[in-house]
Amino acid sequence: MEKLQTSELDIFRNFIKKKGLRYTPEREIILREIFNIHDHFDVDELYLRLRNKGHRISKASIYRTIPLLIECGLVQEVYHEDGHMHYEHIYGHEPHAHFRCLSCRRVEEFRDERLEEVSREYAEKYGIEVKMSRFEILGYCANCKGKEEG
Amino acid sequence: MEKLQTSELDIFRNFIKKKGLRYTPEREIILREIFNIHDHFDVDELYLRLRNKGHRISKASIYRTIPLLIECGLVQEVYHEDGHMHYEHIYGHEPHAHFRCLSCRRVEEFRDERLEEVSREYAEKYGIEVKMSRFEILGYCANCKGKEEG
DNA sequence: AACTTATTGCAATTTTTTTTCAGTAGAGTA
DNA sequence: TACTCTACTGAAAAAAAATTGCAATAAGTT
Repeated sequence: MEKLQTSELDIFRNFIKKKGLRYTPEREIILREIFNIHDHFDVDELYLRLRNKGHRISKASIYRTIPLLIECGLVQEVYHEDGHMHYEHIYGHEPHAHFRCLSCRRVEEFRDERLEEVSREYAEKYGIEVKMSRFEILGYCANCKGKEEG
Repeated sequence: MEKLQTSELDIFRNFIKKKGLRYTPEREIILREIFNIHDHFDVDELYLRLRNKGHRISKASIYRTIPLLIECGLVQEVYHEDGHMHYEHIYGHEPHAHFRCLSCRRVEEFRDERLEEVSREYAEKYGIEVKMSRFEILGYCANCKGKEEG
């Protein structure tokens, strides 16, 4: 018996259907592109990437699609910086936390099971249904540490 | 020998001096008001509260002051919601995490030492200087859980 | 008191996100 | 396949959030 593979496209399509919405080419293209970006992204970057590939998808559509992708758990907000939100796709990735250097702005990911423990236990204790959790460390990386932040 | 008490005002004044900036009435009023708010706040709310107390401090000044308060560790960004940032004062408070209900928008604080452990260990391992860390759980509270998010 | 220069409020600007609207096109039904 | 209903789209306008320019003011030092 073969293992059925559920792709992010399937998940999104099912979600869209279940909500009585329409699975459009634009939405699929946006999703595909997001899963091509193996890094954090913002709306502008996504828009430009689509544009460079010849897609004429408006920013409005991007702004309208992202909340759907977040709702079905394929994408999450990572941090707010420079006045706008940064995202990442998460399907197929282990949960992870972020360290962000306030000086060079580098972002590192790391994993620690205790974080999931904390949220699992909190959820159990208070009867919460966890949609997602996020842990972020802000500071100065080894390189920038001495240099008085800049 | 008496224990010297350092207030948030002292901290801010020292920080301002050390940076060669000026300790102005506006900055002090903003700081005092922030420490009167025992909850999360956003720029607009702070502005309105000051206004209601007869202070004519501009939003520009608030926007210019908050980064200073963050830099000296008196204030932190808590979460970004409804298109803008929400803050809280932190001096004199134990570090804590947040749970945010995606339906009723209630925010609860909780404490878990493992979170500090995680960031302390990460910092040690990679030679990072931690400025702050933040843990947030998003989901549906016990009340909202059944009701299909709204 | 004089001086230097950071800070202020206001208004204008910039940036990000949301909304409006008219035309288009999914997707179900006849 | 044609028909119908209504969600979706891009473009532009609007709204909201945050930043900046500027002239007047005032902090803090000499």
